[in-house]
Amino acid sequence: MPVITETPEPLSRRERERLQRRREILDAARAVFAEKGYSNATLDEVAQRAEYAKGTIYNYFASKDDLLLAIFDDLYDDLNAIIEARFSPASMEGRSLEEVFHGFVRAYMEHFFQNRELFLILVKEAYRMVFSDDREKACYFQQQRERMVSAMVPTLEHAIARGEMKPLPAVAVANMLLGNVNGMQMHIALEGLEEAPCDPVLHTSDDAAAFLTTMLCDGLLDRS
Amino acid sequence: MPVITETPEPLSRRERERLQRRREILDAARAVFAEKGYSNATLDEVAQRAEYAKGTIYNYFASKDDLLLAIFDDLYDDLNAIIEARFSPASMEGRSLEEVFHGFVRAYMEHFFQNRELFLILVKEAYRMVFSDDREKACYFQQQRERMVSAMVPTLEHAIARGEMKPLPAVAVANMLLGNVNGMQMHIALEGLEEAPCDPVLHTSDDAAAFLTTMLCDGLLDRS
DNA sequence: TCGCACAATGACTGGCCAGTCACCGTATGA
DNA sequence: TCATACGGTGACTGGCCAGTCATTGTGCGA
Repeated sequence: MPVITETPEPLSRRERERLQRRREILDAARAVFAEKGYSNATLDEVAQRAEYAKGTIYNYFASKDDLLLAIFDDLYDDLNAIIEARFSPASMEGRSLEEVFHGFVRAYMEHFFQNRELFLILVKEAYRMVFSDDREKACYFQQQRERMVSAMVPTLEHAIARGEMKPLPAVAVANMLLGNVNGMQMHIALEGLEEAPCDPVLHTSDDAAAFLTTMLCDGLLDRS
Repeated sequence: MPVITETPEPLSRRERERLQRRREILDAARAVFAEKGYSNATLDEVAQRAEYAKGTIYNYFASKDDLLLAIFDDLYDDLNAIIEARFSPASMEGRSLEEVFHGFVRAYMEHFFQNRELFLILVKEAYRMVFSDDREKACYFQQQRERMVSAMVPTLEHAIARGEMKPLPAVAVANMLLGNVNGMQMHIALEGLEEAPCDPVLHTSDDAAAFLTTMLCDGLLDRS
């Protein structure tokens, strides 16, 4: 159930070419941002890599931040695909909540390992924009998170109804789950700045998934 | 057990006055930063509020970022005091791990509610600096976190030894605990940007502590 | 009384780069 | 063949403010 469906009428050559050029700029920007970081990257360099001039970028994106948000759109689409694949009613059939969590964390972490630089830029710039004075940009991230949470909530509520999960507020649980995965990513990303005490639990998507799943499902206390 | 003990020799009048002036600037900076946000605040304004001129600030702090880090020093001292009060061997006597968690989360959230603006600046600027090219500033936050984690780990390991906690890696658990409290703060801080779906579980330090404690100690699954 | 060290001052500079816009080239279609 | 629109171009500008430094003031000890 994608939020916006492709318009069915075929696009004119003009429109196709326009989208193509937009995509070229987007790809160049992603590469440059990932390489230098967002704030260190200049639009001149993005333009150069895309083989256009700086002014051209402004025919396709309203501002540097806008360009960044367009990149984030793609990233968030991927993440939502992961969530929807794991939490849709269909894929819940015959799977325990534990299995769903495990699969989700694994896939999410996998994606993180494959797009590290971009994830780190996402985190850094998200915090910048969320606390900026620009209400609209701040809301963008709120809405993206809302979208993820909404995709998880029905499944969690269903698990509660079946008696599989404790009757906790599903929205809070979804947020916590996302928060824990993100927290883990940060933890991994930041290792190596110091002498790296390096707890080896977390260095593959499998390990991360196992740790989080155990912890979230059964808790820390030893009730045996 | 504070990390640095006060030097025992009494300070000369000069030194006392110097510290006093430094403190005045620090307080003015905290007020201005909290009010306008760090990046919107100018040193001219800080100086004005402290009733000095801009140049004077540079007699006490090497840069704007340095000034901010000095403010964070105080904040982190508070947080460490909270952690040490709850996780010290002495205060563990006769308390279950559950009680320790609960007390910790409650106190930590309390402090957050009383210093919201500063916490938000901390989060935003920490992410900025951690991902900046300045290795030294990045490490500052690593070390502060390391300090907090280190204060918690012995208690967690003790709980494992007593069979109260599952034998999970203590460092990862400590990080997770901190991550969850921070995640909750973010969640609270960001409500109200949109129409606010507003799950009411999290709006007092008591609720937050209860939710997190249940969840972390016993997990999500209903094994009854 | 002098001189030195310490401290305050605030006008000024330097560097940065996002965003602009007047101009040019090219394709389309009348 | 000309007219129009669409798109590309890149030199330029405007605004910003952290950080500097030459100058002035002050208090203390000799």
